[in-house]
This record gives sequence, structure tokens and C-alpha cells, in this order.
Amino acid sequence: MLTAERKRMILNLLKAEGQVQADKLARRFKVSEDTIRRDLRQLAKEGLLERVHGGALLRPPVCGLYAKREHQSPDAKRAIGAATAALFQRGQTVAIDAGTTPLAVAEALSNTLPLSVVTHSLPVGLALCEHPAVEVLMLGGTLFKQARACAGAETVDAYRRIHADFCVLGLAGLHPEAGATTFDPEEALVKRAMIQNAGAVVAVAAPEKLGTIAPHLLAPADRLTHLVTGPAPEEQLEPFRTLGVNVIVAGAGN
Amino acid sequence: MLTAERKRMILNLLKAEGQVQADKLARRFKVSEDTIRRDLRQLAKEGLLERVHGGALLRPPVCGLYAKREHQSPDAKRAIGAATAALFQRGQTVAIDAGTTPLAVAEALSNTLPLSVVTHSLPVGLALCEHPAVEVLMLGGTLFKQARACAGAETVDAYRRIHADFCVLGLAGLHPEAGATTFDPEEALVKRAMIQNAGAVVAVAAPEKLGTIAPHLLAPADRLTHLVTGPAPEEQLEPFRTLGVNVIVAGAGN
DNA sequence: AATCAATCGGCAAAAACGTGCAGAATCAAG
DNA sequence: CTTGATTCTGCACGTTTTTGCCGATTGATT
Repeated sequence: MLTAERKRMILNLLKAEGQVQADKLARRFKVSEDTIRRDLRQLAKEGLLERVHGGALLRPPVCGLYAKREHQSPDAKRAIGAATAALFQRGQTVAIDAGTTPLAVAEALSNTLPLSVVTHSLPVGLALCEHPAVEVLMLGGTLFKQARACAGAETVDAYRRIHADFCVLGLAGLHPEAGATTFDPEEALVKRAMIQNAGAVVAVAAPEKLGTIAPHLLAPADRLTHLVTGPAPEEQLEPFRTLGVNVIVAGAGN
Repeated sequence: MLTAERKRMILNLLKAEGQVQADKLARRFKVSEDTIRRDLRQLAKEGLLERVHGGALLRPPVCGLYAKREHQSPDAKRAIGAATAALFQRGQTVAIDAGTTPLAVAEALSNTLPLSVVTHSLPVGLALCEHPAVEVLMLGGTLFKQARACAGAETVDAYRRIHADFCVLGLAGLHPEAGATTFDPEEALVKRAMIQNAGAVVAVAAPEKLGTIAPHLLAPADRLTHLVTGPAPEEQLEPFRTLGVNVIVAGAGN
């Protein structure tokens, strides 16, 4: 039995049952539990399953509702927001994506730094109404309620006409080989347009997104110029550094 | 049964039933109550449920925004909103202006009435994210922070390309002879564009706006097809009726 | 105040885990 | 076919996680 074949069968079993147990798999494939554990560890690293004590689970459909995610690990997001906001300089144009982490970036923008912000996210726009120095260009389009942001052809078109110095990108999964990915295909179109016309692309992502893969590709990992995330094991960050991405870990020192 | 799987199932049960009890869960999963209590404690720590004596409850939905909105919509505005929302019929396209009174209209839209809404107001768009039936087209443009809405040439241009069955118009002053007026010239441009391409123009205004005049003219009073306001002396309403405006007094009878 | 159930913290046993190492299997040339 | 390098596998050992139980404490109810 080939190792790769065994792994594939584990994934199939997982998809069928929703959950697998290390000891059961060991007996099923007549190998030691250690081997199974190694398999599971590797598959988890590739983001194909979620490793848990005793076995593994199907990766949960992470797409929670906005209200739910809004106040999830607020400190970590604030730290990421602050670290990202520190990248910008007076007078630059910054495109800010929809999502709770990009929103944290908008909320962290310094009150004294004049910027030009472009966004299709309602919460980002609303947050910047309180900001004294930035000038905001809202992009319209069909409203996507779940994301609280505009999408569709109009939005994509509008981004095509704009060159931003920075693009602050939220995403669902980020993997060194699979690249930056997201769940919704419509949102993916918008994000791709944002990336295409931006100078620097800054991905903001909670550490748990690293190494995971969602269905729709936004860009290969080496298209990112910066990755701002939280405290994470070095082996998850290192592949991005190797690709030339400027990796910034926020909230570690404080 | 894997620990992680059990926790996930607890969350699912909670979502389905709204509430779980420690002893019941212990019997259901054939583990001790201590184990369940530990699970609940950990899940609570992650903010996924609210721990209470005897079990756990669904986390109360984040209602910071909601509370704020509630205050912005006292009874008078809610009544105007409801009366205005009653004008619309299935499948129509409604343009909704920026401002707290038009926002009240958006909030009053029936959950079961499919409409197409066009707006340049961020709070209106955000409010309609919670609405199950309406389809929303956001119009972009330069963000006017004070109004929390888009304005400028782009917004005007976008309204020019759209024909709405209704236009819900907020305003600063409404006078039978001076017409509908507002304070900000930029916003006035947008409002004029809204009016120009709309079938019916519904002005929503608190009674104290009646008879007052602001600097920038939007339209003569007889361009209005409806005026929805609160209880007001008949001599203030009568001139509008004479001009052919359909005057609706909301919140009088209840 | 009194009482019973629920809770919390600590403890110990069992299971699962990660790591380093050595033998077996596999593969790419020679 | 043989050789050397690489990968895979199983085992041993120490560590971490999970779980049930116990005693002390807290909370709700009478």
C-alpha cells in the first residue's frame, strides 16, 4: 500500500464519515498508530482536514455569519489592524477589502495621517466616517448582505479603474502553495480586481487561516508583498518568507 | 467519540435548541457531567456560548448597533417609516435617500415584500443587510462623512442611469411655495438626480420641517407626489394637498 | 437559614501525542 | 543487477490531553 494512496483513502473516509479515529485507521490499514498520526499531521498541515486529539475532523464550513465573527478575538484583530496601519504613509491610496480583519485596519488608521481610502465594504466606510483625515471613495454595486459589501460587475469595474498603493486583503485561506483563497466566487472576483491594480498587496489573516485552503483562488502566495498575522509557529510563517513575502507578526510582543 | 466532535455537536444542539443542560448532555454522550462541564467551560472561554448554572445558552446576538439604531428611530420616525413602507408593492424599485427619516423607512420594510432598493446611504445599506427579501444596489462615490452617504459626480451619474418607481426623499425644509430644500449643496445635487429619474417622489419629514426653508432647492413642492409626516396642524398640511400632494399623517391614530 | 444540586480545582490513571532513532522499503542512477 | 540516497515505518521514551472521581465552594430554592 502506497503512502499517498493511504492518505487519499483517509480523506475519502473522512469525507464519508465526517470524522476518523487514529486507532481505527491503524487497524484498518494494518500500520502502526504512529504512521497514521504522521499522515494526519501532514494532511492537516496541507489544510485538508482538522487534526484533533484522537483523530481528525472534516474542516468545518468556516463561513460563519458576520455578526458572529465581528467580535471574535477582537484583541488579535486590533493588533493586526494596528500593525497594518503602520505601513501606510501620508497621501497614499489604500484599498480596503470587506471582512472583519480589514475593518480592524480601517479602525486602526491614525487620526493624523491623511490617506485616500477606497473600499466596497459598508462597515469600513461607516467606520471611516468618524475619521478626520482620510478621504473615502465608496465603490458601489450589488449589495452582498452576508459580507456587508458590494460586489458584482460594477464593483469589479470600479476597481479596474483605480490604482491603489496598497491593497488590504481579507481572505478565508492562505497556503504557501495553494495561494490566497476565499469562499464566495463573487467576492473572489472583486478581490482579484483589487489585487490586480494594487502596488503592494497586504494580506491580513488570523493565524488559524494559515495553511488552509478555500475553493476560490485569489492570487498565488508570491503575489502578496506583506502578510500581517498573529502569533503563529515559525514553520507556518517561514514558507511565506521564502517566497519573498514580508511577514509581520502582530501582538506578539505586547 | 472524539472530544472535538462532541464539542461541535454540543454547539449544533445549542444552535438548534437555543439552550442545553449539562446533565442531559452527559447522558446523551455517555460521559460524566464533569466532562460536559469542562467542555462547556472551554467553549464559553472561546466565546461560542454563554455558560449558565445548569447548562449553557446561545450567545445573545451582538446588539450594540441595534440599540443605537433603536435610539435613532423614536416613535415618530418609526411611524413615518411604516406609513411610507406601506406604499410600496412587490417588485418595485425604490430609491432611498440618506438621513435618519429615510433610514426609518428602510427599517420598516416588510420582511416578506420583495423590492429592489437603490441607495447611496451607508446606514440604509447596512440596515438592509438584515432584510431577507430586498435586493440592494449601492451607489458609490465620494463619501460624505457627516451624512454617512456617498455624493459627488459619480453618485449623481449613477442615479441618472436608474429609474426608480419611488424615491424616498429626506430634506431639511419643506415649504409650499419655496419647495423642498436642504443644507448641503453636494447632497442637493444627489437628491435632485434622485428626483429627476423617479416616478413617484415621497418626501418624508418630521412636522417641524414643514414651512421652513433651507438654502438649496431640490424641487418645487408640486413635484412631490407624497408627503409622509407626523401629526401637524391642518393649516400646514392643507397647502400641500392643494398642490396635489398626497399627504399622509403617520402616528396620529396610534 | 437550610438544603440540594451544580460547580470548581486538584488528582491520578489511561489514552494519545511528538520526537529521535534504526531497520526496511523505494528509487535513481551506474 | 548493484549501490547509494531518500523516504517510510515501527519502536521506545517522555510529555500532554482527557476523563472520572473526590472534596470544597457556590448558587438557587424553600
